Order: sequence, then C-alpha cells, then structure tokens
Amino acid sequence: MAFDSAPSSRCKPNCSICPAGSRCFTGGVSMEALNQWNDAVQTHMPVFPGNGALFSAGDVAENLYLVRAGCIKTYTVDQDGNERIRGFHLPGDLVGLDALARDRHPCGAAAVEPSQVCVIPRARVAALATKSPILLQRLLQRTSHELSAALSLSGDYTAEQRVAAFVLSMASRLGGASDRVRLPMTRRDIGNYLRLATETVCRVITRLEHQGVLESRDKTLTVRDHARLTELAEPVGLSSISSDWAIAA
Amino acid sequence: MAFDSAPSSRCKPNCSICPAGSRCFTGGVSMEALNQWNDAVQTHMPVFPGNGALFSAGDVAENLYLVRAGCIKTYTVDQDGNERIRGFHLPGDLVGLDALARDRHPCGAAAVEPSQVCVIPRARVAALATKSPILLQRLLQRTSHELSAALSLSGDYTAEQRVAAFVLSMASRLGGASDRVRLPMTRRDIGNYLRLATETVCRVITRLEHQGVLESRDKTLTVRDHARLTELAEPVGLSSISSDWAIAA
DNA sequence: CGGTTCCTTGAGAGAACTCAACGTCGGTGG
DNA sequence: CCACCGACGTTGAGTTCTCTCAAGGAACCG
Repeated sequence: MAFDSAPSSRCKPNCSICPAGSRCFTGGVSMEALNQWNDAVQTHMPVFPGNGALFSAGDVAENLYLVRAGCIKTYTVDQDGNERIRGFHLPGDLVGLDALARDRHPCGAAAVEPSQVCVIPRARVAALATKSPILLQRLLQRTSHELSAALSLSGDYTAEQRVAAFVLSMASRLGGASDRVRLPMTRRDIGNYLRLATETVCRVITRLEHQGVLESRDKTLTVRDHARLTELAEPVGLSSISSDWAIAA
Repeated sequence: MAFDSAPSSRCKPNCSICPAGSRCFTGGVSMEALNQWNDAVQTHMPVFPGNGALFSAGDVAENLYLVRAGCIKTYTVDQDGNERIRGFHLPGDLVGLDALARDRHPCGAAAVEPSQVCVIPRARVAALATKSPILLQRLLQRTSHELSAALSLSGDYTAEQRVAAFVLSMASRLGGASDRVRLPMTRRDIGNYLRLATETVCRVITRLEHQGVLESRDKTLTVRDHARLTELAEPVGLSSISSDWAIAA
C-alpha cells in the first residue's frame, strides 16, 4: 500500500533490456505488441522485504505489477492473523491478475528478497486487452496458469511429492539450465505455500539429501537425481504447468 | 469427445428464457451484450452421466460450455488412473475456461446428473472478448473466481471445515432461499473434490447430523444450524467466493 | 555480545486414511 | 417374480502421516 501511492523510483523501463528477458509475460510477442505494452508500463520500482507490502488485501487495485527481478509473494491473512501464501512470483510473472475483474486486491503482496517490479495502471491494462488480442490472450493464459498451479497444489499429496514438485517448478521457472536452484524464501514460507509445517519441509529436504536426490546448502539446492525427483513430483503436475509459458503462441 | 463433434440436439437457445436465469454468466449485462453473447451460442445439448465425457483431457478445445441445467464435473486423470475432480459446475457456470488460452483441454468434463449445456465456439468467444469489455471482464472474473475457489481448497483444513464449506458453497450457488441443498454427486465425488476419503465424508456428515447441524436424507441435506455451519466453514472462505457473482458489476 | 530469526532434529499426539464388513437400492436376467 | 450383481452409503478398527511441542545450533544485526 505504501508503494502503491508513492513509488520510490520513477524511471521508465525499456522492455528490450529487461533482466526478465524472454521469461517475461511479453516474451515472443510482436514488436508492435511489445511497444504497446511498453507504453503502458508507467515505471518500475524497487520492493524490499520487511518494508511494508507492495499492496494489501482489500486495497483498491490501481496497478498491475510485473516482476523484473527478485521474488514477490502474494498471500491472504485470515481473521486469526494466519498468513496463507498463494504464490511466489518470479521475474517475468504478473502480480495482481486476480484483481483484474474486481475493484480491490483479494490478497496482499510483498517482497521475499530485494526485488524490482514494473507498474502498469489497471486502466491501461484493460484498454490494452481490447486493443491487442495477443496480450489479452497472454493475460488469460497467465490467469489460467495460476489456476492450474493452484489446482495442482490442492491435491492430497505427500510432503515429499509437494516439495519435489516445488523444487522442480522453481527450477523450471527460474529458467537456469544448471542443477542448482536458489530458493529465496524461508522454509516457513515454503511450508506455508505447500501447506506443510516448517519442520516437515526441513525433514523432507534432509531425507531427500540422505537419499542422494538433493543437496542443500544455505538457500541453494542442487539436484543430484533429477529422474527420481521428477518421479516424485509427477503426480502433482506442477512442473509441467510453468514450463510451457514460452512455448505457447 | 463424443459430444464435441456430434451434438444430439441443435436447437438455438434463447438467453432470456434460460433456466439458469440470473445465475448465468451473463446475468446483469446490458441487453446489447446479452444479444452479442446469445448470437455466439451455437446450440444447446443434453449431457448424461455414464454416456461418455463432454470432452476429455487433451482434446482440442473447440468450444466453451455453459451449464443450463444439471451439474458438470471437470477432472483430470493421472497416469495411475486416479480421477481428481477439479470442480463442479452448476447452472450458469462456464466449463472450459482453463482452455481459453490453450489449444487443448487440460481436464475432462462429464455430467454428474442429466444435464444441459450451451455450446459456444471458441473462436466466437475470443472475438466477443475483444468486442465486449463487459463480457471480457466476466470471463476474467469467472476465471479468477475459479482460481480463488481452488486456492481456498488448497488450504490445510479439517474434514469438517471442508464439508461445511462445500455444503454452504453449493447452497449459495444453487441460489435457493431454502435450507435444503440437493447434492447431485456421489459421496465419492465429494470426497475426491475435497481431497477426503469417501468414508471421511460420510463420517463428517453423520457427526454434523448428530450435532444437530445438518439433516441428511438421500442426496438432500437440510441445514439446521446455519450459524454453526458458517462458523465451521468460515476459515475456508469458499462460500464468500461463489456468492458475489451476481453483485459485481 | 545479547537478541532475534531461521534451520534443524527429536518425541509424542491426533486426524485422516486404509482395510474390512454390512445394508440398501436399482438394474438384469433366469 | 425373485435371485444376483454392482454401485453407493455407512460404520468400525487399526495404521500412518503430518502436526505440535520442545530444544539446540547457526546466521545475522543492532
């Protein structure tokens, strides 16, 4: 909410030199559509953990955000004060999609690590969607991808399956070709997102380490047995969802 | 799949006399938008349980469907053959939204009870979305509502909370003012959807009956203690999602 | 160098699952 | 007409997985 009204930076971004690169929402669209989109982007700005939220649940949805760098989590807070993390948004991801059809944000958003987001006024998004079919399609696409991810996690999977799917999903979305995955969020956040106790997340990672599937060091995991991890994650179906973003027309 | 290519009925529906009435996706839009929508509706047709699916996961998404009457379930089948129900679609609900941004259906759809659906060719939907902002908004709205519902159920709630939320959600979506709720699907389907064993669903309903909260008779439940049921369901937040469809502009 | 947060490991408890059995209902065929 | 069969709903008993509670160590910060 603090940032919504008072961005601390006001430089106009240029999509062609964005660090999110091809992982961006706009990846692969025509130059014309990209320029339309770029025109709609008002500014980009930094977001830091602990410095207040990007926006809070119930706030008037003024903007749509696009993660340039870092990691943004969205969450709801129930009346008992318990946080429920709805998703982690990585570079190229949109934040605030679920407010497109409403006036207000149904969830809050905050940085997990020092991050940067592009700001797109909501009115510009709506206008753009009617002008550019490809961007409209992308919006629907991302929204339905989020839907699929949510549905995937709503299954009754074991802790091992959930963690395996999460690791693979993050690896895929971060787009690195290497086996190393840096998880910027805390174990508590991971557990909250996967609906597991923090301790269970730790235990599972330890167990997978003993089995030679993973290696854990600080916040970085190294995948040692990719086949086994995939086998574990397969029923959840989370990884297949995030990886086809770039492919779809 | 069978129906996708060979509808057994070909009568052009008229939105103004539809049994789904105001609960429909189009509820409350201008007459002009409604007519545009009605033009896009190709036909309506019956769907029966056990007679094959409306469409299957992986099928080319040719149409969007709108439930006129009955109940349609959408589901995925994992490689072990286990069905995972993603949602129940009641009169006025759209089926196939998650395929809007793709070529193929990510899930299958089948009737839970004898039902009727309107058929809208996918190409017409896309065209309509760019022409009519209100219909586009409704599409995004419904998609994000489904997202919210999925996220609600992904929480780690107790069996009692899940069942309570489900009953209230169904009651609200069926739109009846009475305390009676007919659940057309089997206990197995309910359990599958809520990620509970069939037996657990039974036990919970029995327990709620003993507590004087519910009364169960065949497939119809009667809510005796609405306050208690709401209290139980509240943390899940499922009921609040489905009930504001008619309100939003 | 205290204080805080995060990560990790252990022990016990509880909720839901699995396995199993039984009653009911509706359809089928002898 | 009735026996049989399968699907569904319900209830009981034991098991398992994850959570809760508890504690210790490591990293970070004022």
